[in-house]
Amino acid sequence: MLDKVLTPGAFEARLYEGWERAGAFAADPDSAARPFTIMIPPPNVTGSLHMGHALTFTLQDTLIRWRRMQGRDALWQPGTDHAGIATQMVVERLLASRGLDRRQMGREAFLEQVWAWKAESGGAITRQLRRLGASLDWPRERFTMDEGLSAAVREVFVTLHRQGLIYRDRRLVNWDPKLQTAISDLEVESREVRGSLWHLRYPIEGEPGRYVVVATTRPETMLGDTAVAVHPEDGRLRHLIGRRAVLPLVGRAIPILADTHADPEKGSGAVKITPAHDFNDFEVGRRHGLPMPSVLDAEARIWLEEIAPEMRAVEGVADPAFLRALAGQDRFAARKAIVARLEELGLVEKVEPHTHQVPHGDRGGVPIEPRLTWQWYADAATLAKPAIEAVESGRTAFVPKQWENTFFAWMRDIQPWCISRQLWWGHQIPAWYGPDGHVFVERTEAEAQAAARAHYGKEVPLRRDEDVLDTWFSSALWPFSTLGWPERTRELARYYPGDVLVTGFDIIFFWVARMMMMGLHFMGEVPFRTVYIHGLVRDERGQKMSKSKGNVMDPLELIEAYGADALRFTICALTGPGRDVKLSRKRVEDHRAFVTKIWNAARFLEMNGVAPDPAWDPARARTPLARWILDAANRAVTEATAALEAYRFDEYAAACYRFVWNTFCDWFIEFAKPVLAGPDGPEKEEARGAAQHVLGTILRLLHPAIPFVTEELWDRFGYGPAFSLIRASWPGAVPVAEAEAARAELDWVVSLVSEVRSVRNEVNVPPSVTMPLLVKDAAPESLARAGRWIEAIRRLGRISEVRPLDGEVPKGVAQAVLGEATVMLPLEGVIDIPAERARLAKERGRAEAEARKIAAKLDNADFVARAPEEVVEENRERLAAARAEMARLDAALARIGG
RNA sequence: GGGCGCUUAGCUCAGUGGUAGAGCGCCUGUCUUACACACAGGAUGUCGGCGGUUCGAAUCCGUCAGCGCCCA
Repeated sequence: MLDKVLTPGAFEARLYEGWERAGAFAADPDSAARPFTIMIPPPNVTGSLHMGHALTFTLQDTLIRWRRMQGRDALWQPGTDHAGIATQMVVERLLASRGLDRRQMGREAFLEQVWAWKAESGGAITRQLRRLGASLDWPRERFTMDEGLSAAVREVFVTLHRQGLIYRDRRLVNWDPKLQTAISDLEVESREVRGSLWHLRYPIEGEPGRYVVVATTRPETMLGDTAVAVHPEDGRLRHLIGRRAVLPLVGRAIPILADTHADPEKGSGAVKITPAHDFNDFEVGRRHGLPMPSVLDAEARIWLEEIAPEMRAVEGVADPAFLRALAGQDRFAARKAIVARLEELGLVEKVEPHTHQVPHGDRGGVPIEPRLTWQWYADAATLAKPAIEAVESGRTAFVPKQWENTFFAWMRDIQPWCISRQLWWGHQIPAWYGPDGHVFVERTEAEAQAAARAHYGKEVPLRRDEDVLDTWFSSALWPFSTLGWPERTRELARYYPGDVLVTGFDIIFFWVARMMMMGLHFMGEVPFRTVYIHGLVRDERGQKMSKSKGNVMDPLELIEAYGADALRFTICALTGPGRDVKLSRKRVEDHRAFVTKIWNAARFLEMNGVAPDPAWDPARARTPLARWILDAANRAVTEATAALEAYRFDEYAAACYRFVWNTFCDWFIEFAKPVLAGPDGPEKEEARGAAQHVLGTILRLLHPAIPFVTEELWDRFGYGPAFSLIRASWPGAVPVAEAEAARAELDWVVSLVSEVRSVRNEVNVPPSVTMPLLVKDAAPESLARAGRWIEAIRRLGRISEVRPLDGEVPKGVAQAVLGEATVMLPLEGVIDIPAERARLAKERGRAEAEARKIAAKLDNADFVARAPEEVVEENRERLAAARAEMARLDAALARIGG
């Protein structure tokens, strides 16, 4: 017997282990079945399961379980990425707590520590994914730092380098002074910062007392200014072009030049140009061939080496001693000191409060510093072209389609991708430098040595590039590197390209775009056919969840409290197209009720001897009840399947919900109760047969969304061996004889019961009171139906008997119109006649309004002439029905003296 | 500033040319032996404003307003 109370915790772990042990999640490269592949967006190895993971992995698992049940050879490829910066930070913090520092211990020892950490703590998220029910093919789990994936990285790097698509360059990068590494444009986020706009006076050379005023939000970078720019058409300042300004504090003379970068509308119209510390200024510097001295070091402290030769004392303007005292100071301390000094010198014209966007590193959280360094770049613009074309031609399609615009916008304006990072944890760049700095890019050190020997004509010592690659570089290879590339494995041949990639829109640039580029370049084919983009998880007020806001929800805690199925079903039900998912505890609680409902319905059927019977043939069902529920199940199956095909998880959930709750539980089980409680016989057998058949359909239909409780019921009922639902076949429509007639019959009974209940409630008849139901003007078929369903009508309508009314209408009846008939509840002495009259009048008003609306439509000659014939006909029928109802309600009113 | 999206019942959202819907919440009643995480019934909408197209607009077009996100 099923327990009275559903306790998901009692079976979730057991079922998952059973599936996993049985190999139920495994893809089978030897299978004749068509593959269906989803590559997991590899979660960060340092991560633990958060609500965003719960969302994306629930959707992926729903898809993979559904396709697996459809008989596809499903591969859901698991794994994690090595998260260069994040992991290095975690381990460094850990070491710091033990008083250790990576620089002291050296690279090799540090990497040993990272691997040790990974072995111990790196698997947290994969364990948590199991709690969610994610049916990943675990034996195929990969890690981006695995030897095979690392070989793929080296292969790609070397190949792209030979093709000229990877190169070294010295340009401005986004430098994170806290983490002391370059980061890509995408790892920078703008944050609004309230700061100041300082208007500084730069003396004009040779004209004491005259200044050009420049406005800046970053006065500390002025030490590296190499020009002042004014707009060539700025009438106020044009006369200064060609003159020179004396750079305050430094004393160097810098040119005042014409460049359209200066905006006459902004500030004073003149801008200082600091090419080594600002992206726009860098471009100006390039255009005008300006020197580009850096004045900040890797930690963003004042650094004078590159400007030292040009520092000179200028009375009242510049003082090398002050600068030397500044050396080594942090950029923010230096800003204060510099502003204070300039104020002393009278070189600050004014200071305005100023709110502006400041780029911050998304990991380190500090303002990034544009810094002039040598880095490795990938020629993203060239790699992007085939990717753009693939989406344009539809070889890869985004769902919802509007995200293609986002993809195009970014890809068409893509910048060189800085792929080197000044970290230790990651794929070390396979580049070696000779004594003269000549670079050899090879797969191995031995090959580099050989190349160097060929180049120099002798053995020379080589120094390997210390930097590692951006984590996303290896992630970009994920769809094929996990399948064994560069080896030509059978997995690669079979599972590439994947079918669908599921991810959030925030990952389109980081990952989707880069997988497209690399996949097309190295495999000659897109990595996936469909990109399904879902929204973000937010709290009930629509706020992004974040630790600082304190509004995070822990999926594991929710699973603990409500079961994984409840959480998963909630997520499916709330995932509409292109919408964020607003989640709250209450929502999960609400959807848990549905899971419980299934449990309870199954429990009832079990109590009534319903058991699986594979021999039971729905095509041979004879009773209207069986035919009707089978037919309704067919429609639910069709709707649910169509919804999944369209990635409409909300519609899939709703179709299942409606069928299970509002049809199967509310009506079928209720109708079946008298039969099941009655004598044994063919009718009872068929009720049981239909019940077991449809319950089996329900379990299969819902398994992708709520795998645990469905599998538990499947196993407990014995629909198959233990743990077999996961591999059971997806339901299809079954043949049902005379479904139309069954539907008409049951719909009529449902209407009758509903009308009776409605009337009873409205005139406040307590449920404990039963009474006969009188039927007036009923067609013979209606009376026959009432006879056939008398038990259900008695039970559900609290009716003692159904009797045709022939003769006088008794006094004090409550009435309702049902098709051609009028049904009456004799309530003399109980009923409040004026209230009943009001009720009938209201019904009549409703029918009249309806009739008037339709009549107006039909009176419109244009409508009748231009609307499709079936629409016109439908409206005529509706009008007739509404008028007939009015007439019957009028008669009912007349009967009670209205 | 550029782009995208959203605005439908108290709340969260479906609905893309032909009868305005669901869940939750609310109100009334009920331990009707599967289920109170339940059952039965009920109330609730100028579909953001304005204009246009159309026989017909929540739906298509334009415009305005508000909100959100992305990019600069």
